[in-house]
Amino acid sequence: MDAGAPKFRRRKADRPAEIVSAALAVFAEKGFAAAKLDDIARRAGVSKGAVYLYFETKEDVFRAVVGQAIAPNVAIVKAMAAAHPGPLADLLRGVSAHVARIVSMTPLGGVLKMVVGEAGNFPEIARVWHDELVSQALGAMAVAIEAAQARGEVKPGDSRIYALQLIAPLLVAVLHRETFEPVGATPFDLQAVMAQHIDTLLCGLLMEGART
Amino acid sequence: MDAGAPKFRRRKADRPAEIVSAALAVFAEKGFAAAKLDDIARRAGVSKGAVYLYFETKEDVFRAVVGQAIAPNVAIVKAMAAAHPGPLADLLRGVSAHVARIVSMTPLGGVLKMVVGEAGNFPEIARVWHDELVSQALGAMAVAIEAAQARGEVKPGDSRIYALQLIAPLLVAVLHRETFEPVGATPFDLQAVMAQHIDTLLCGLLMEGART
Amino acid sequence: MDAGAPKFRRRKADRPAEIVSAALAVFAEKGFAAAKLDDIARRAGVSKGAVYLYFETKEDVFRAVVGQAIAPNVAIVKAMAAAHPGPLADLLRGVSAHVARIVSMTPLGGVLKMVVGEAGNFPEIARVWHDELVSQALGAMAVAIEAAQARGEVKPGDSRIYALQLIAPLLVAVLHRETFEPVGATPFDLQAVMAQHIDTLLCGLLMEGART
Amino acid sequence: MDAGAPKFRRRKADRPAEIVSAALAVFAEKGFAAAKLDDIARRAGVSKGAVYLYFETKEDVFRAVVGQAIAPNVAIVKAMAAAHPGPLADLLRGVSAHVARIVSMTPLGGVLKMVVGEAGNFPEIARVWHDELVSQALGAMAVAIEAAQARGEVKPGDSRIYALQLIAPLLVAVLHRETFEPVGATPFDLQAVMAQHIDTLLCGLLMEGART
DNA sequence: CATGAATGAGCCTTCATTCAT
DNA sequence: TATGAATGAAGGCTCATTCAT
Repeated sequence: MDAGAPKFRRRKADRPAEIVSAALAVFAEKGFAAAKLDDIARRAGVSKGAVYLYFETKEDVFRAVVGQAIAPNVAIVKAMAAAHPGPLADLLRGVSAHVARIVSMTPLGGVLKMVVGEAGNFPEIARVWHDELVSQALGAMAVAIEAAQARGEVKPGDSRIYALQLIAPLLVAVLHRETFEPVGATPFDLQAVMAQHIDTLLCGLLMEGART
Repeated sequence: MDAGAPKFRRRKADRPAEIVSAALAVFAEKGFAAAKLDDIARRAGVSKGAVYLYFETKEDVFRAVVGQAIAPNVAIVKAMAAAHPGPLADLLRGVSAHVARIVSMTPLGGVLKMVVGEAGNFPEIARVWHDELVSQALGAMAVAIEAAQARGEVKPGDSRIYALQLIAPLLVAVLHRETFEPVGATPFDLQAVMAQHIDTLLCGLLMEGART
Repeated sequence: MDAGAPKFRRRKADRPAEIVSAALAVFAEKGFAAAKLDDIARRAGVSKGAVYLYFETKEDVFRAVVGQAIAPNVAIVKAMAAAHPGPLADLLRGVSAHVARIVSMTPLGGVLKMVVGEAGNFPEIARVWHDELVSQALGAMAVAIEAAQARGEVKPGDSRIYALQLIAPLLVAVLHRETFEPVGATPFDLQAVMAQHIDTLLCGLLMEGART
Repeated sequence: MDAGAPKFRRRKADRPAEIVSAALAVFAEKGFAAAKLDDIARRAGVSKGAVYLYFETKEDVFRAVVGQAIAPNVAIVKAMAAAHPGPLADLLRGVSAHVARIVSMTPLGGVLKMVVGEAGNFPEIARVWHDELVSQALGAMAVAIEAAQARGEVKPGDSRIYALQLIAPLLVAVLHRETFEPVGATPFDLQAVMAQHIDTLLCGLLMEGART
């Protein structure tokens, strides 16, 4: 068996990933309740019954989709946390471009939309997403900011709010993309958004002479 | 029963508004598909059939909920647009506190969550929301910023992105509230967020001596 | 409302009973698993959805069917227990005819078939049926027999087995009716069976001179 | 793997019997509809697909199970029929113990339960079971009884009902075992039941002096 | 022969919508 | 107007059956 050409014949080991991938697309488009298992299955190229060989219920598929999207992001958070030392400006410039790129090329935006939309129906998913991602990321950024404040580098102020300010435009831009681009909204360039945003935050919005 | 007594019964003229209000709460909590008309009716204090005296379909109720939430916001946008003249700093400081207050005391956050979550299923709602609110607000702010740039008050840069930067923390904070506070997240004080954010944007994050 | 003519217009109060009655017929014919809710609903003259206005699940309907069949039988058992005094022969002659008549004119046979067939899948139903009917009936009969034995009226022997001997032909005859008459078996006359059975039990099968 | 060693593998010739045996257990426990082919296959130690190498459909397996249970019983009936001559008491005493022993040590009780429970869905099985077993057994006993009546040994009366009376306690006891023992019912000793029953039938229930 | 992944028809259950009162 | 019992289409899930290996 499996002589030498593992080419054609679908390999069952890939099925769950294929299904999760298809489910991500459908859930992101329709939300949990309006997504039909038929659609997910068809998009995954399998029959409806096949989904149940790998997942217990539709909710299970949903959880797998969200869960799968958490791991890579935790890596981002880790990277940010690890980059602590050095001037904050360098950290932000380096990290923001990286994060923007990842968000751009990843279905993460769709997952974010799902989590926001279904948080009320899946509290445990909201909790996991918060505890493992949102809270971690805000915390890591806040720590870095506090360190910079301690070094006299950054102005006084609530570090958690600073962290929120830092990440917010990226999140809004990606939600804007997911929500309004399909109905004709002018896209935002995530990289450009983050670049300009970091510059603005660091140096202020106003011209030198215009400071109040 | 209740023969003829002119008790303090609710006037029937309020019914549609009561239903929309109840529907807002249920839709915000569950999303469109998972919201049951029974729940909406019960919360509105009427029978299921009564809902159909005022609305054609469940989608109609949803549209009414979103539509109703647009009007007051358009007013905000108008206010911002009308405040054009004068230094940008004054405009932002004045408007941001106002907007933060409104968002704090209004179910608008829930509606935003709904719109994000159901955009895929109700493109025309996403379109209305975008065309009448998002686009208008971004446009008004961008115009104000461009004016300030023309006056040499604001640094060069993409005015639409500047507008995004301005509003993003508020939106993220409110989505954070809607999504993660029910599962234990530490709340953000919207007013504080906007106050600190405007300060940071105007003057920069860094201490005087720390500019790169 | 309900002015004076409660004639036409189906009264909702009767619905549950109508559904249980229809369900009894379908379950008795097909068993639990093979019975389709569509069939039950149609036979009850309602839509499939209407069943769910009165019962949570199909299992609930099943439980209601069995539960409803228990009550009247408990009455039989009570009657038997109350008839204790007097010669056993009188008791048996009186009760057996009564019981045979009830079993003849009641869907109890079908329910018995259901209970036997589904006991493995619904242990709690088997338990209720046993505890409230089988055990009670056997116990009541055994008590009466023991009393007769104490009076020197009945031969020594296991009173519970005597009780089983007494009732068994009726049960087998009714299961025979439910199981084999539809495929052409010659019916047993339940009354005749019980009459002859009691006579035989009391006086023996053999002719006077043939006793061994 | 498993190179060429002629281990003590089960011979394939036994497979069908093993499957039927496993199926008997599962069908007896769950009934036809609720029995899953997966369970049957697993209990038989083969794959689900293997079942289809030997049987066309699930119904086929069921038919095989019931069919297999008929043969040995027909033998019993034949034995009874062959034992005609001599005093009826001897016949009954001899046969009843034999039958009780067979029923005790055989899954026949489970099959009986299955036949009763599924008769409505498998009329042809009910018919076969009736024609080859029930009818034959009743007939053979009736013939023996009629012979005894002709010899002046047995009282007048419906011979078919006498036959029913003879066998009923055994059947009820075995159904009682299958149905209620799993939920805690006190067991009947089949041998004791038949012994006491035959004595009672032959000599009557009442003490010598108590005859009415 | 044997396997077990895959299929898809079928059924229970939900819920938006209707309508007799 | 208002009610809520009734409807029936839709969809999640199961499982007998098939078939490529």
